[in-house]
Amino acid sequence: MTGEVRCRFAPAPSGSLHVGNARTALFSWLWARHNGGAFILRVEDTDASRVTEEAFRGVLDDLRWLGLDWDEGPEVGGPHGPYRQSERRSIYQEAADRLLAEGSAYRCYCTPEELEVRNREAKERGDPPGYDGRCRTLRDDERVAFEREGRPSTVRFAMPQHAWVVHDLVKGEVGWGEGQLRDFVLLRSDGSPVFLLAVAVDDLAMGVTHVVRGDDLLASAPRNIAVIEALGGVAPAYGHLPQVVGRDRRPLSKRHGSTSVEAFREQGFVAEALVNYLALLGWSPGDDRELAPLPELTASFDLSRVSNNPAMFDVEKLTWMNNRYLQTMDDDDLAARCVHFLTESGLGVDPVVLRRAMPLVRERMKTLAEAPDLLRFLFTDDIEPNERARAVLAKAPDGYVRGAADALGALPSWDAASIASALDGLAEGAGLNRTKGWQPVRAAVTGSTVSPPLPESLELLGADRTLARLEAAA
RNA sequence: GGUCCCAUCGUCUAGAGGCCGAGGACACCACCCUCUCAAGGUGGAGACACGGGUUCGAAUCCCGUUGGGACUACCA
Repeated sequence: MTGEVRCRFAPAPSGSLHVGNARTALFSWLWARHNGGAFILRVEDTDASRVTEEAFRGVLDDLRWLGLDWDEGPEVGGPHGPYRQSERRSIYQEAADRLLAEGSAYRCYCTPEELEVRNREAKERGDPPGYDGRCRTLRDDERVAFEREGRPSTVRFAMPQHAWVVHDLVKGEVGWGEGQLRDFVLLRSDGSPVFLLAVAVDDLAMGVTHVVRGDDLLASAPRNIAVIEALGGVAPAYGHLPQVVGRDRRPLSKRHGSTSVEAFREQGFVAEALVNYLALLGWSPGDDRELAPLPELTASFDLSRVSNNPAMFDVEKLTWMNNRYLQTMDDDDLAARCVHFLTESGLGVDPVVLRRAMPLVRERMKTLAEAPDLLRFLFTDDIEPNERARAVLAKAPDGYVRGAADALGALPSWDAASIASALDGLAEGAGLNRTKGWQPVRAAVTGSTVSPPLPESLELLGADRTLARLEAAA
């Protein structure tokens, strides 16, 4: 099959995406874009019970923030809509009816209790569990009897009982022996569609050519293919990604705490870094490149180079990468991104000062969330020296801070170079080196023993505010 | 239990029979730079899970073992 490549990402609307899902979205997007194809977003909300509008929005917001745009899907529309499965009920119903009529599916009258009992018995006998296919061969009179009884029924797919081979784009050939894939439910007894029906119908209807998803779904590939083929369609190609796992080597889940895209955003990670990091989780361009922005990733991405082993999410490396991206961002951009975190900390921001402060702090920030600590002294005059700063001040020679105020106050020009030499003169006069001589000033002015480079910081702060703080400390 | 997937430094990976006495990155350690903190530079330590084959030759191919994981739902 030639023609346009069409990839889809089909998340359940579970609120903010966890980074494993985000990586799936990214790889699917990269494959679509790499091939100049379309990226489709479809929301799998057939389990209506716990779907909220907020959870739905969370997914869209995350994708947008990451820079993964979609050509078809919620809010952008497209020729194969609607793109929320909850709005496609009639389509699934129709498909199920057709499969039923054509003998690819059948009504199953087994109750959950009966299934459970038979499953348990099979296990005890040492037989593999799973649906035993009982209703597949029901005689007409038995069927009629069940109907007359008013028994509820599900619609079950009659899985063709031959061996299956899936040519997976990342795993290679994966096979299942004859009879290993059991008949599965398509429509619940309340008439609602199950995932296995919905994906098959939608992937077919939406003209999906490549399905990129987690390898927890590998075993459902032959089932997806079978349904699509029963519907008279041609199944897409599948590429199953290894799992992203947490510190404990288990697939990422709520248990791992804050692993959502939103959580990382709130912790001051930038989308560029998260995307770059995620791209390298389970994939590499084959050379030693690590820092590669989205366009570069798109150009070199190749599903066949995706690794087969689960990848542990390493916040340390993400953090390093985040810092690298902060270092290369231009001042205006970086400043704009800091604003949220500064105001969040209750600091009133002067945009001009903020912008000018960027060169001083960019390589000192691993995340944007560190901006407030680094810049607090510029945006508030409420400086309360912390413990270490107080210790430094206490150890300073008598009158040292006063002397600093005098020396700086006498400066004809308030610029970093002049400030630096004044501070040097002061230190020298007291027989101190720079390290010892500058720290008391830093402590008095910033309230901390850690700050951006001192002369530049004081220049930015301005003479008046600097002197006032020195006076106060003296 | 059955079926399937997976197995290179602590972590992410390069490696598709000889170029590997295994390369890069994060983290770690040391040193350099240095006004604090970072950033940066240089160097160091650190891995082919195990056992059998195949081959002149295996991290790379095959089999087994062990260890992880997924699936085995009227979840997705």
